[in-house]
Parts: sequence; C-alpha cells; structure tokens
Amino acid sequence: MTRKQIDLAYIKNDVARKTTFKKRKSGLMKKVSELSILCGTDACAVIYGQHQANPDVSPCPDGALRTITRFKQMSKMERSRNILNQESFLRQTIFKADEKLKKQMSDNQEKEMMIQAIYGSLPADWLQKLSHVDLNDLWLSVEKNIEAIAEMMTSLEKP
Amino acid sequence: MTRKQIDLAYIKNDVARKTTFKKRKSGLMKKVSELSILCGTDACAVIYGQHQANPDVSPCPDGALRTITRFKQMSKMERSRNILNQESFLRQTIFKADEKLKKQMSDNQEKEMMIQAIYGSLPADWLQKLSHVDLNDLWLSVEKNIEAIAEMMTSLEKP
DNA sequence: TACACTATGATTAGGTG
DNA sequence: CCACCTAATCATAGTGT
Repeated sequence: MTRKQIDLAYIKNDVARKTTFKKRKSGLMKKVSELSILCGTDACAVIYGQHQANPDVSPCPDGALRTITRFKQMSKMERSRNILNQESFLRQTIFKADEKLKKQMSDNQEKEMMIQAIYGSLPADWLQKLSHVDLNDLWLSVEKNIEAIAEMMTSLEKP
Repeated sequence: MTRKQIDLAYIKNDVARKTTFKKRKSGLMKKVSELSILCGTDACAVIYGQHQANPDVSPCPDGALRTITRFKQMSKMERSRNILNQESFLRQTIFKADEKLKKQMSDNQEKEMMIQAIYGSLPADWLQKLSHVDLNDLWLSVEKNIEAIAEMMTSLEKP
C-alpha cells in the first residue's frame, strides 16, 4: 500500500474526488465541533457539496445559524477595513507570489506553448496590458470577444 | 511525553485553551482550503476568537463566495477542456507559494489569516490582476460593489 | 507570551469485501 | 454505494527556551 504524497490540486478522477471529499468533509466537521467544544467558541464550517445547492453546515444547523447570523450582521465596512489595513503587506506578498508563479510557469513547457499561442494572436500593444491576466480569461476572451476584456481592464484601472 | 487521549471538554486553563485554539484554528483553516482545492468546492469556516468581535473567516469574506460560485457555474462548460488543467495548476502554484511565504515570514496570526482569506476567496486570475493593478483602487472598487465585478466576469464569459 | 520541537494520537489515501 | 482495513502522512499536546 503506497500512499504517495498527494498532490495539492484538483482531483480530476470523479470517484477519487468524491470519496476524498466525503472523508475530508467529515473530518473537518469533527474538527470544527471539537474546536468549539474545547475552546468554547462559536465556530462553523460551510461546505458546498459537489452539485448540491445547499451547503452542509457544521456543527448543527442551529448553532451554525447563530454563527452565520453574527457574521452577516457585521457591517461590510467593518470587515473590509481590517483587510485594507493590511494593504501594503498584501501588495508585497501578492507581488512575490506572482513573481514566483510566473517563474514556475515559464518552467512548464506545456504552459509556455499555450502562452505563446495566445500572445501570438493578440495585437502587440495588448501584450503589455494583458501580461498578467490569467490564461483562462485570456483564452476565453480571445476566442469570443476581445472588446469584453478591453472594457474590463478599463473598468479595473479607472474604478 | 505522555499525551493521553485528550478528553473532549472545555479547557478551563486559560493559557492551554488559548494555545490549543490557535493551533487548531490554523489547522482547520488549512484543511478547509485543502478541501476546496482538492475537490473544487466552495467551503469556508467561520470561527469566533476568544473575545474578539470579528470572526476569522476562511476563505470567504463577504458575498464573494456567492459571486465566485456563480462564476464557476457559468464557466463550467467552457472549462471542460484542458483549461481545467491550467486552473488547477495555477491554484496549486499559488497555494504553494503562499505556504512558503507564510513560513518565511514570521508574522503574526492575523496577517496570515488575512492572506489565507484573500487567497482563498479569489479566483487565481484575480490574484494576478491584483498584483499589477493599483491594489488600493482595485480593492476599493471591489469592496464598493462586488456585484459589478461579477457582471464584468459575466460579460467576459458571454459577451 | 510566543515560538520550536517532537512523540504520539488522529486523519486519510488507497485497497478489499 | 457502504463499511472496514492498513500504512503512511498529518496534526498537535505537552514541553522546553
């Protein structure tokens, strides 16, 4: 029985993903309830199942309701203020992550080819603008309508 | 070292409870993010700290969860190609980079949680946009009207 | 008070029936 | 699908600094 170090990425195999989901979900629920018992805190987990509309909630819908209600009652500004306070820290961290990501990306032959294919289909002056956009969006928008991306980028930079 | 089977009850000792809370909370956050990555589900945990007003949330501040869910639903068909490979690649890479950064930076728990929340709540492509667009302006716009962002993404998918 | 360490219990990936 | 099993990894209680 060799359980290789599992790769932290989306599990493509349907059966494996489903079983893993089930196992880990129950494990999570258990840990959440343990935490709330041990430490006397309000805690809950909200997990959206594969294709079901309603999420599974722990520990029990009653306790979770209270927790979620409290969360929702918190004003939006109050929540975002905390995040804004970390702005410079976030900027630096994200930048570093981005650099590392790009480096690793260029090491991957397959992804490199995809980049070439996509970039080759765009006007030269767009390369600068789009160089950081995710390939997903790039790929889809190139296929469908480049104007859509133009609008989006414009809106992004002039909010 | 005798670590007897912990008995599942409220920890009365203040110091022990606090440390246990901290350790288990971070473990929970990790597991939640792992689950969402491995199984492609939206999942979040809402945990109220000992005496703090605001809960730590992973990985979904606010209505971002709903928005992202909607986005995923819409783009599901388009992504059925090997685009999915690209997405999981990005997610994996970002997560690993995040993990490494978090280890390298001996920073406080709040900042780490914040990073985790941000990273977990945004699609991979948005992270990259965030890194080169003015983060301050961008975040303000996101905060002001997250639905507007959703519509932008929608127009991206079906112009 | 917070972090580093590590032995040990807990979780779980991959099987089998 | 479910229940169970096992080896292997992971999480963490207790401890030291």
